Parts: sequence; C-alpha cells; structure tokens
Amino acid sequence: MNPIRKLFDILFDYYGPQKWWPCQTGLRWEIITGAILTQNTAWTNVEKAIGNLLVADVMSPESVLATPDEQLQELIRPAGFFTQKCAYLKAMAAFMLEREVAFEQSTDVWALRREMLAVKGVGRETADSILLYAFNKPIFVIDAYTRRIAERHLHLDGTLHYDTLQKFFMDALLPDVAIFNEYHALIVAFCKESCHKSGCGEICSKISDIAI
DNA sequence: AGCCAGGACTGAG
DNA sequence: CTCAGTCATGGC
Repeated sequence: MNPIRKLFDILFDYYGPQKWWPCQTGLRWEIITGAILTQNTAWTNVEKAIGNLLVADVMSPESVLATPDEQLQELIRPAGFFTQKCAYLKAMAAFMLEREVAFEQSTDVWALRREMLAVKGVGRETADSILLYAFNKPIFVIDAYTRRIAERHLHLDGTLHYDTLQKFFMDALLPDVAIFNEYHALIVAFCKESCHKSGCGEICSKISDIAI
C-alpha cells in the first residue's frame, strides 16, 4: 500500500471524521468567504471577521456587493489584508452571481478550476478549497500543512510546485470527494492539534514509519 | 518584542 | 519563470 493511503488510514483511525469545512450557517458563501479571508491568516482571526459579517447581515454575494468598501473593510479587518480582501470578496461575489449555477452543474472540475483562477484574489489553493468544500468537486487541496506533512512524513519535496504535489496525492487516491475532503481536514487536524502540542507520541510513532 | 498564520498579486531580472 | 516585496491583524 502506498504511503499516501497509509497516512490517510492512520489519521482517520486516530482522529475520525472531521466534518469540514468549518461553517456556522451552512451557506456556500460562508465557505467561500472563509477560503478567501484565511489567506496567510490564522483561522481565529477569520472567525472574528465572519462573526462581524453575520452580525451585520453581510453574508451573501448580493449583500457584499451592496456594502461600501469602507464598511466591508471594517467588518473583515480582524482577518488582516482587509483592503485586498475586500476587493477579492467583491470580485468573487460578482463571479458567483454570474456562475454559481453553472458551477453546481458542471462535472468538468479542471475547466471550473481554470475559470475560477481568473478571478482576482483566487489562487490555486483558494480555488481548490472552494471547489472541494463549497461545490463538492473532486479536487485535492495543497496548503502549507500539506507541504509540511508531505516533507516530514512522506519524504516528498515540500517545495515542489503546487500542481505537481497535488498530482502525487490525487494519483494515489480514488477520485472521491469524500476522501479528498476528509484527507485535507485530517492533515489540518494533525498539524494544528498535534504538531504544536508536546504529547503527540502515539500518533507520531505510527506516522513515523509510514514510508519504510 | 518578534515571529508567524490554512496566499496572492506585482514588478524586476 | 523564479523571486523578493507587499499586504495587516491577533496570539503566543
């Protein structure tokens, strides 16, 4: 069995189902908002911003576009880079008004990815996160956590290009939305809950000999 | 007190 | 195409 699948099994046995993406309302737009606001930003800060948006009743593409820049920036300020992210949110809101239905229906995930990458503020990780978690399309998300675990525990080069690393994971796994969803969530769970804490002996010892 | 967090854009070479 | 500089907040 290949190391990538083995790592998944160990993480799943240990942590169980993760139920991602973290989302209070169940709204697709909240997932998209989180994906943009979390760019190079701690999730705790994103939660504050999302809380502000919910209180202000600005949690839809329409309401985002109807909110003046200054006001929207104030709401998302806790997530940092608020000037840029204000513009990004509005670009994405306009895009969703135009293309949300088409995205729900299409099964050509690579075409959708290409199209979403044209939106200002949407890079590869953000596009893949939105496709996987907001639209349930089968694509694998590479982020800083994935690179870390790939380097430390799978003996892969963590500095490989995004698309190259993504292909490693996707080729090793069944093209299943549920698996891609769960795997990325498990990687985050491991990196956040174990890497930083001192007592991670049990899971770390299981993971340490994956590639042997 | 600095360093870093679930990146992306831009301009230079 | 690679790479540094830029954007900004809050927690540790």
